[in-house]
Amino acid sequence: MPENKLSPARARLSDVARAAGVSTMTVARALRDPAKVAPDTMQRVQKVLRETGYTPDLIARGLASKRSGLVAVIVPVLTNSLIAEIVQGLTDALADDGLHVVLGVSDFQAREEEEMIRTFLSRRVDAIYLSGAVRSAESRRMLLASGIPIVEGVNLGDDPIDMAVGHSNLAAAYETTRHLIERGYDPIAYIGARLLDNDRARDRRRGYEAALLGAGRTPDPLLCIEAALDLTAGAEAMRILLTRPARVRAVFCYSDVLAAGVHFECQRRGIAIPGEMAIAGYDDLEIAEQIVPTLTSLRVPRYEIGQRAGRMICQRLAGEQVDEKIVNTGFELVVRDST
Amino acid sequence: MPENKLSPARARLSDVARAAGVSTMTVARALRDPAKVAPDTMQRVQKVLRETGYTPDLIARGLASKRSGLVAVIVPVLTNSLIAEIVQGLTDALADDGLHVVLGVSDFQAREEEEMIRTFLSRRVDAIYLSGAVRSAESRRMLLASGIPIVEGVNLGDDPIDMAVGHSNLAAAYETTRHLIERGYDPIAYIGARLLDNDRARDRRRGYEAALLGAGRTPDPLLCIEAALDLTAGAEAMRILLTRPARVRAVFCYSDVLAAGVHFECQRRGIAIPGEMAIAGYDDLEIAEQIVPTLTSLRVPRYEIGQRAGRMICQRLAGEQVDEKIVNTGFELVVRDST
DNA sequence: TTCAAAAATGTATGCGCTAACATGTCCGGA
DNA sequence: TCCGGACATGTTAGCGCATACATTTTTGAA
Repeated sequence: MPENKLSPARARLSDVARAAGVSTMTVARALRDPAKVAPDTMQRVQKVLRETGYTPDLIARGLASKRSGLVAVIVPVLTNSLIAEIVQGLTDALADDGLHVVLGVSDFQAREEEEMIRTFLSRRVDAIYLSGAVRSAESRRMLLASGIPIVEGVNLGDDPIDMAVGHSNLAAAYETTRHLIERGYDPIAYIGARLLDNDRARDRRRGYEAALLGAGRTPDPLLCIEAALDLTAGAEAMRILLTRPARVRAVFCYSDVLAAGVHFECQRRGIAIPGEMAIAGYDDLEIAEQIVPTLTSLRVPRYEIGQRAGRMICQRLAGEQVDEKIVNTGFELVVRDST
Repeated sequence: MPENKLSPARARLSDVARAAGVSTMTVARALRDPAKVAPDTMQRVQKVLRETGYTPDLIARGLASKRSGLVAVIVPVLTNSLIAEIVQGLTDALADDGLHVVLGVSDFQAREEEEMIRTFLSRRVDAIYLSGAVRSAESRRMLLASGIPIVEGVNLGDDPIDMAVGHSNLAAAYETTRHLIERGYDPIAYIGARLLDNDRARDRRRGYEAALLGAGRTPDPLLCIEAALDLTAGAEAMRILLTRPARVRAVFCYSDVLAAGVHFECQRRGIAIPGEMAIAGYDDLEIAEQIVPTLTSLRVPRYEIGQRAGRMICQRLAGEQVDEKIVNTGFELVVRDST
């Protein structure tokens, strides 16, 4: 690219040092540890720094210091406000310590994730945050061998590779289903995510089934639908449920997005909510509070999860011991009009 | 961190070279340009490569080659499926060329954006994608001086710093408003984003006003509301509009999220859509098609925008000339039941 | 057989920075 | 007056790789 030839040469540490009449180390110190350099020297260096418009070369710094300042964040998808908000929390928390996020979107594929872990380790990231999918054995091995801080979100109960932050999907699904049972709905259907590569999907379904069994009911496999995680899939799942011999009275959905899909399908068919069909969601997205009637949902502190994970990473990188390696962020069932 | 001591020393190029009985250059070539190394040498090197589990150090490579392999992506927020999908398209397209995305979330703050640009340039990113906010003069200067490929999304009409991809927000807003006029709705209100730091907000409002003026109507400032970009804000804006002396018959919203907020507020108040209130949105999110009644919206090829931007970056980095520096991805008004 | 050209490989150097240590300077107490 | 030590700064030696060229080996045509 010819543009590069035209752009002015970037000032290096040594250029600044020469102009200020000091050694490179003094400039480096002025930059990173101002306390260790004499006030008048500091002034001189600062002046040259400003004049030359010096910007430190983080690549060179990384090579020399063995710290890239990069944290890998690997998520299954980005088009999910729950995940997006977690990533935002992470980005913000890490930015406080000058760490940058390199993003990987695995599309729920364990193989993709594995490949990303490999290249990110190649990039010498200082830490990794992973969410979502079940990891391949090779992924676990690489992560373990890397020796860097690893934070996993969001399901509790599995044994984490290093650190983890999240809540118990099992307990949350149990509580939500309990609520539907207590309201007297019967039968209660479940619309979940595909179990494949998704431990949360598995645990939520388990929670749902455990609650039914606890109430002396038998889970009906015909009333459990696996679906993609969008509105259309929710509507489609509802249509399927309506063909079942048993007349479904309530649906517990893996996410509010699915629940909204169900909701709209009911509206289209003139099915009254909750009169003829009760609906409960998960995630407590904004839509749960705004949709008419409002949607019962399970609230998790989304942004905080990301923020917390970010802080754990920062602590470990600062050499501090992290006392809580597994952070339970909890959840809260928010009962609204749809149940 | 004691963990680091325990983790096995990573193999370096020179380690592999010694074990294979060749020079480091031969190994480096075997890695990046297999055609230039003899078949039998290749075999030997490959074997050692596998045995040692060598992973190239991308930091060192970056320092030596002056190519970080990183592309900065700066967006105002992530919790917006339009943006999230663009980022996903970008990530995917860049991954094809082995480029990674470093993420910056500017929260619509020009100052934040400026700071991010500075640190990302420090990180020697190979290219930058920016979307959203109006840039500060200093930001423009830095980007221009950097000499690296810059792609801006999503509003056309402003002069881009380098390359741009998107559509004309002005034309799109004009067309949507025209549609409402043709259906005979009067008066037509507008709920937009805050103009501050947002050229798209400005252009959509202009398009709305231009359409009204074109039809011989006078835009009423009382019927233009600026709002945040969530459901709650949409509902709130609707409430404000209902207090106006003029009885609003239609609302054009900056985004489908706002439109959905308006929609729900109407539902709560028993206002018939479109009988008493027509609603048009923007972005054509999935909800537009699923909500009851369905929502008229403006479709933009979200994922393709990101993908296209990614490819432009790849081309430029490959040294190719990009013929279309400004790509118009177009838009399509999708008329549905809400109007 | 001979030699130029092509192919395969090696050598030297340094990217821009930092870690670890070495040096120099100035102070007050014995 | 001398010296130990706190403070300020400089020196040396890479980090792991790639660039540019030098060198060696192989190839094919005269």
